[in-house]
Amino acid sequence: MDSKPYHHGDLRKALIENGIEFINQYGEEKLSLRKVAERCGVSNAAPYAHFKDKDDFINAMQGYVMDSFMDSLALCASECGDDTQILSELGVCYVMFFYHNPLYFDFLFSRKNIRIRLSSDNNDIPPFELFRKTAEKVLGEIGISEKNIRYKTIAMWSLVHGLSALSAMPGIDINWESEVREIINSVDIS
Amino acid sequence: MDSKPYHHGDLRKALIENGIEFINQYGEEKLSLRKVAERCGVSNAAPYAHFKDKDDFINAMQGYVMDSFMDSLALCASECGDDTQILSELGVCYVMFFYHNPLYFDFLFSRKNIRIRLSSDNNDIPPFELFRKTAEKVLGEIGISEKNIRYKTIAMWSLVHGLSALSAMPGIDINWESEVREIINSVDIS
DNA sequence: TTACAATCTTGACACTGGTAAGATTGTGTG
DNA sequence: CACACAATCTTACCAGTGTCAAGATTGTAA
Repeated sequence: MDSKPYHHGDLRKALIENGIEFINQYGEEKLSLRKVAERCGVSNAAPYAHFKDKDDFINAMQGYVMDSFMDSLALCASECGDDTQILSELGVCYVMFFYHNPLYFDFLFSRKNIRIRLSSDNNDIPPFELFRKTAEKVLGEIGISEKNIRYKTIAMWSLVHGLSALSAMPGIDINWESEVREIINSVDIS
Repeated sequence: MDSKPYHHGDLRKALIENGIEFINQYGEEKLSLRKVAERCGVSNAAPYAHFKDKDDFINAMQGYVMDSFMDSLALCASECGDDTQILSELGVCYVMFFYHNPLYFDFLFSRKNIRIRLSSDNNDIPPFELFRKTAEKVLGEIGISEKNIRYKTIAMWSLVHGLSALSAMPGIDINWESEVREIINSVDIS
């Protein structure tokens, strides 16, 4: 009989993936290091060999989810050759990601977690960066003034971000699958 | 010497106000019933005479903050006689409330707290209701189709809500005092 | 082979939400 | 006024949590 080995193998990865799975089931506020450790068949203090503290662990999970979000946006951008539609398509992708993963919105953007992320290396939030650069490029091509580009860019991002917040809330009466694109397009961005 | 009386006087109110003050200083995740109780000069279990559990307490605080937010919006609406401007003025008021109280945004709209609120009596979130009704009225007057009113209303709310989320985040490079109105107006809503 | 670093366990500490039992006080009823 | 009762508050306790220290186990490089 092969009893459990003393060393796990890849505990760090297992902790992160189990933690994210847990958050998706019960939400971040129910998560504890001890429960995640138990899920991985490991003791209380084992995670502290891989993470400085709970914030460090959450930061790692957030990076994992953020990468997944960025992959989703990047795939959308690469699949949409038409520059005139890329902004609204990116917006739809942005919103639908959180419609399909409602618990991720708070997890990625709550003030508490954002503070953790910004304290690492770069000083910006990745999806904002991508969205802003794309918007500035597209709007620049149709000859809008620099100041208006700035305002419209922020407005466009606020729109999809706010819509994502809505989509992650219970009790909002919108048919997300069919109406998101029309809502985004109802705003005249150019 | 008047030693502390056994009964506090109005402990419920004191707990709510101290709790909100605490959240404004340190954020919701640092709040504990024990610390708030100590702030009020009262023992561990005293709050349980006024609130069923911690969720009930947070729900009460949230109602208090939500009322303050609604008062702010209502005042704005009453001071703005011009119907053509009321939407953008409401939007500016919406955003600036959270710019001036950054920790309130997560507190009012995080999925966890929203669930608490919806579980009480009515099934809608008050500021959304006010904003939507105003938007529908104003947009209806300028002869927009019913379907487009719906889309533009949702879009307009998403815009200011997303902008509020931005304003509550650190590291966003916007001059909120002077640029919010222009950002909102840069979107052609009519 | 052996020394060292990484990993993991056990055991402890302080803090948290929550409950039970009892002490203190306001309030209405006779 | 006296008495009973309900509301309020305290003390003591429990389980669960984040975190650390000490030591056990294992991979790895010299």
